[in-house]
Amino acid sequence: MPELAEVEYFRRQWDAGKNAAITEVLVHPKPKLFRGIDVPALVRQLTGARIVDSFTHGKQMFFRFRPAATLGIHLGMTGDLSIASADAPQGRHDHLVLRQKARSLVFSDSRMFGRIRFMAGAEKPEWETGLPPGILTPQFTAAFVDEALRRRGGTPIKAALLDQEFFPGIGNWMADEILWQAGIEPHRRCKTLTAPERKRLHTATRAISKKSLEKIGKKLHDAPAKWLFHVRWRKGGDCPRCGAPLKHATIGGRTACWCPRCQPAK
DNA sequence: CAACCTGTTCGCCA
DNA sequence: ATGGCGAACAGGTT
Repeated sequence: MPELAEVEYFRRQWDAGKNAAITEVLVHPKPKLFRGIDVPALVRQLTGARIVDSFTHGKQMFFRFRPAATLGIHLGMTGDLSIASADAPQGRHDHLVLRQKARSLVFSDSRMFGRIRFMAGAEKPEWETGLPPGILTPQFTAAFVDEALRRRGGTPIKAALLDQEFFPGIGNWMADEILWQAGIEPHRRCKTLTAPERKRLHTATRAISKKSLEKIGKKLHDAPAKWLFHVRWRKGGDCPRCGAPLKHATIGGRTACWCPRCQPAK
């Protein structure tokens, strides 16, 4: 489920436990999501610590602690953050549980495609400093998008939009939404996009990210009316703009949905 | 029962 | 070396 705005939504779930001491740390017996991490050290460091800040970048979440440490959580395909009671038993898919006096902060992920990162100390980890420009920052310019499309020249635009090095936070439904709103057919190779199309792509990417954060960032699955979002899941839907039957195909290994009339093939 | 899935990474091949 | 593609990962849902 989680793309840009949904990741932001889940990050906020843990705000309830901000500044409260962590009394106990539970981790999943399988270390898959902790790959490359010294798990006992993480448990030691976070026991007694407090979350003092948190933020997201694309699909990546960051939590800062005092004593100084940074926890990174990626939700993968099926992860979520939630609040449970202070004595809630650890669920089968709960990979990290931070106990507090009044509640538990839970990271659950049934399909185990998520990832946990951790670094003790005040220094920023390289998995934070090495990130590309966020879509809603001034550095995410039309020129940046042009360069991304040049680099991914022969790739279908739908697949390129899923590249987190260039479009951090964009996932499958957002990519379909962007192309639909920009009127670009998803198979189009990046290098064949015209200057006006590239401009529309940049504009739509920013607008949809902003709107998503305003709406979905507060309440899950509450995308604006009239968006493709509401009809793209199942086959047989019609274009919310023109009413034409939507098309579906696999592009770059993922399901794509588009309107053949609003997004004509060249 | 088989197919499908809102993500990422790896290995293969051109 | 580089770009692009398909498979793999694992469990739940349709």
